[in-house]
This record gives sequence, structure tokens and C-alpha cells, in this order.
Amino acid sequence: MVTAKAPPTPGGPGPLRDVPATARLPVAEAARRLEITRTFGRGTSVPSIADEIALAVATEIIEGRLSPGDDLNSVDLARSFHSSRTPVREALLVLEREGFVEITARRRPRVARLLLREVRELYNLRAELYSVVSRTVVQVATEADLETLRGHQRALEAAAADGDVDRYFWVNVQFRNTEADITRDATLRRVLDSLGLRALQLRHLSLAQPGRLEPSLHDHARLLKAYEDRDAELASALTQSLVRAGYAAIERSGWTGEEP
Amino acid sequence: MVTAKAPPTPGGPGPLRDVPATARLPVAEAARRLEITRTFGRGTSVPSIADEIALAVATEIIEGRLSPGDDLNSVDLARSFHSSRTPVREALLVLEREGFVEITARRRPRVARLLLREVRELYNLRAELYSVVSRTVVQVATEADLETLRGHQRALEAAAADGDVDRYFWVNVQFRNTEADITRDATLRRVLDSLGLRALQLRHLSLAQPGRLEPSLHDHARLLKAYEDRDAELASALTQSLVRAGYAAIERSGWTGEEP
DNA sequence: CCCGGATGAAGTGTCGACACTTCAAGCAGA
DNA sequence: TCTGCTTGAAGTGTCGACACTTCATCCGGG
Repeated sequence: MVTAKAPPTPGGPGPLRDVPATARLPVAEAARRLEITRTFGRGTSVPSIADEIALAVATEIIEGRLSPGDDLNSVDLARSFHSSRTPVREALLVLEREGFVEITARRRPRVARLLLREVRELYNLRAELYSVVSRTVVQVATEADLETLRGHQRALEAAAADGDVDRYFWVNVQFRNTEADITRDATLRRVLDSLGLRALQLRHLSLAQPGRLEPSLHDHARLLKAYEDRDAELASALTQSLVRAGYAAIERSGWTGEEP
Repeated sequence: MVTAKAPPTPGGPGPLRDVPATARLPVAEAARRLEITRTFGRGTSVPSIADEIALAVATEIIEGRLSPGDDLNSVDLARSFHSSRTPVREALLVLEREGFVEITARRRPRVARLLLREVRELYNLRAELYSVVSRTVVQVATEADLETLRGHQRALEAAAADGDVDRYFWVNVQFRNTEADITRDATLRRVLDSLGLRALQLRHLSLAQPGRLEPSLHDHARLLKAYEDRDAELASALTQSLVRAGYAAIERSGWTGEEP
């Protein structure tokens, strides 16, 4: 999409100039796009230009090619995407609601800064909400649901065995998504999607910390067992522990969100 | 604002045509506007036209002058507000993110339908989140914070004594807001604001059920006591009970969200 | 050498226009 | 009477333009 929409852009040395060239592991790339699309696409078969721009810019931010504080003026963006400023503004508004962009009236939008304080809040909330999710999963999960989770678990083990952090990361995201789906609670799901997307970059950073995969994998196994045993309290506690371990890893990594 | 922006509107018999005439209790009106503004205004001293439209339309929806399914086409809205369609579309997008409006590509936006199922989800989530809030309040509330809450409690008692449901309702909203503020957690606050706004109309319906004020007042008193005693578990349980009682009242009222 | 106002370039918010899509009414045929 | 096609009116998504604001740079007075 990005490739199709903003290929030449010879005129503008904006932050998005070399988007298409940056290639990644295809699997991770696809998963990533899917994850981000769910929040930004309006499920339509023909996404509006605005949707595509929101998706593309969000991806840039999450993958770190756009840094906090970077200028996101609508003129340059419009040039990059060969569109007018109207859909760009629309995209920026959506990104603002999701917390990716800071818009001050009459001033240029900027990529939002994510302070450690906010990250803590984000993870706290995620911990609480996933704790609710886990309790609900225990109550309502069918055998088929559990089998899906077992599949993810096996994939986690395989990725961990290969030491493939990237794959582990994305399967982990899927695991969490499946849990959320099992609750069949659209409201909860939407809030989690929003928080999860915002935290996506951090989550990767977190799992990439040395020695994180082993305990995470172990806890997932125990969580799955708790689901099978219909042990709500244990499941809830394990989930909280998993999320909070994620935050702890970020803190340990020395990440602060400040400029160097 | 509405009054200033859309006074004559002789041409369009749109749903917003008689907005300014509808007068309410001034206090309630002011409180309501404040509540809604917090989510929709971008804190600026000079709100953009889009902000004003979002605020006005959200108010119409919450106060029930716009009903689920009502047409919100941007042409009529633009006429109503004497603006072009650009700020209208912006406002509609914001309202969509908040769940007030359903936008399908290439089709006319409509006022979102709120099914009983979603209301249940909404209240469930609010119950869980306010439970977190209560636990946090127990941990971090200063004496000044508690005093503010006591003030609200006294106002609740006064309103209940007068049998003034409207006033009770708005003080109740303030009480919840104060609790949320005490946590000093902006992320949590934002999510709660969003959910709370969506539920605003229902909350009023809920408290207006006969025999609701007494138990609610009683539980608030006990909640305050739990805060003073720093009893996290009790406070959390009471809060959950309060919110869930709200949902129960809605169910009992026979409200379904369906058209008659 | 520093401060503060002037000045031009750049960007924002809003507008009206236009091509394309959706919707509803009317009409023809069974 | 009902069905399905045609057709015009109405609405959406996007565009380029314009007035006003913000920002950076330059310049002259201290």
C-alpha cells in the first residue's frame, strides 16, 4: 500500500521518503500490517485514502522510522501520498485519537512523545484488563478456543527454541488477541486494541531483552494449564504477572522515552 | 455555542433545527456541557468549528434529541452550522471514534444504535475499571482528596433529600470524575471518560428508576468510609456494586435499545 | 554581542467545486 | 399486484484555493 501510494516522491525530503525500500521479514511484516489494520481500517474492501495514510504513518511510528517529536505537517504528507491535504488531516485526527500524534490547534502535528510515566500507565491498565480477560476466558472458553490457544503455545515454543524473537513476539500478540476474542466482548476488545497498538513498539523492545523468552514461555504454559483447569484466579494472576514482567523489562532496558 | 452557530437555519428541516430553543435547568446544562467538552474540546481557548460541531451533535445524541438510526449527512449538518462540509466530516469522525456515530464508507453516517449487549459490556468494563480506581484511591488519596469527595457526598445527600434526580445525577458524575482524578492516571482517565460519555444517557435513565437514589446514596457513604479506612477490597467491591446496580436498573427499566 | 521587532516563507483551517456512488421514485413488463 | 430496470436527485470523498497564523530569519538599536 505504501509502496503503491508513495513511490517516487522526488520533491519532498520528508520523514516518509524511503518507506517502500525498507524490507522486513515477510511474515512479521504481514502480521504487523494485519494488527495495525484492524484498528485503522474501516473494514471496507476499498479503504479510503485517509485509512491508508493512517495505517502507513502508524506503521512508521510503531516501527521507529518516525521518532517522537518529528514533524508531521499535512503539506509534506500530502505530497508523499500524492493526495490532497483533506485525507491527510483525517488520518492525523485518527492517529491523534489513538495517541500516536499530538495536535495543537494551528500548529504542526508531531509524533507523540511516550513518557515512561505513560508507559507505566499503559501497562498497568493492560495488566488489569487482561486479568479480566483471563477470568472471562476461564468462564466461557470452548474446547475449540483452548485448542487455538494450544496452537499458539506450540508456535511460541518453536519460536523460542529457534531463538527467533521476532516470531515469538508476533505469536505472542496473536495469543493475546485470541484471548480477547474468546471473551466475545467487543467493547473490551476495542479498548485493548487501542492500548495494545500504542504499546506495540515497547512490547517488542520488552521481549527482546535477554533472558525474557524463557520465563515468558513458561508462564504461557502455566496460563494455558490454568485455562484448562478452569482456575480463574491463577489465570488472572499469571496474566497480570506476564504483562507486568513486560513493563519491568522495559524499565530494565533503560528506555525512558527522552531524546538522547 | 449551538445558539450562536445555528440560529436561523430556515432551509433545513434537519434533526438539529430547534436545538437552541430547548432550555434546561441551567446548572445541569452547564455541568453537562463541561462533561462533554472535556472529551471533545481540544483544550484550546479558540475551539475549531469542528470541535463545536462534535460537541453539539454529541450533546444532541446524549440528550436524546437525536435518536439511533437518525441520518447525519454532512450536507445538512453543514447547513445547520453555517459551515462547509470539511469541519463537519472531522466532527463526525471524532464522534465515530467515541462510538456515537456509525460511518460506513460511501454511505450516510447515522447515529449509532446502542444494543443492550453493548450496554452490558460498557457497564462491565466500567465496573472493572472503577474497581481499579477505588483500589488506587485507597492507596494514594490525600486528606484534601477525601475532603473533596466528602463535599460531593454532602451534595448527594442534599439532592437526594430534595428528591432532585437531575442534580443527584450530575453530582454523581462529579464524584466519579473526582475519583478518577485522584488516581493521577491520564491513560485510565481517558478510557473512563470515553466509556462514561457513551453511557451518559443510560446513567441518567438508570438513576431515574424509582427507589434507586436511596441505596446509591447509602453505598456512596459506605464507599467514602472505606476510603477513609483505607480498605481497598471493600472500596473496590462497593464501587463494582454501585456500577452493576446501575446496569441492573437499566435492565429493569425495560430499555432495550430497539426501536418501538 | 545580544535583544526584539519586522518580514517573508511555510502551514493550518476552512471553503466551494466536481466526479462518482448511493438511494428512491417512477415506469415497463409480466 | 408485484418485480426489476431506469433515471434523477442527493450525498460522499477528494481536490485546489485562499485568508490567517505560526515560525524562522534577518536586521538595526542598544
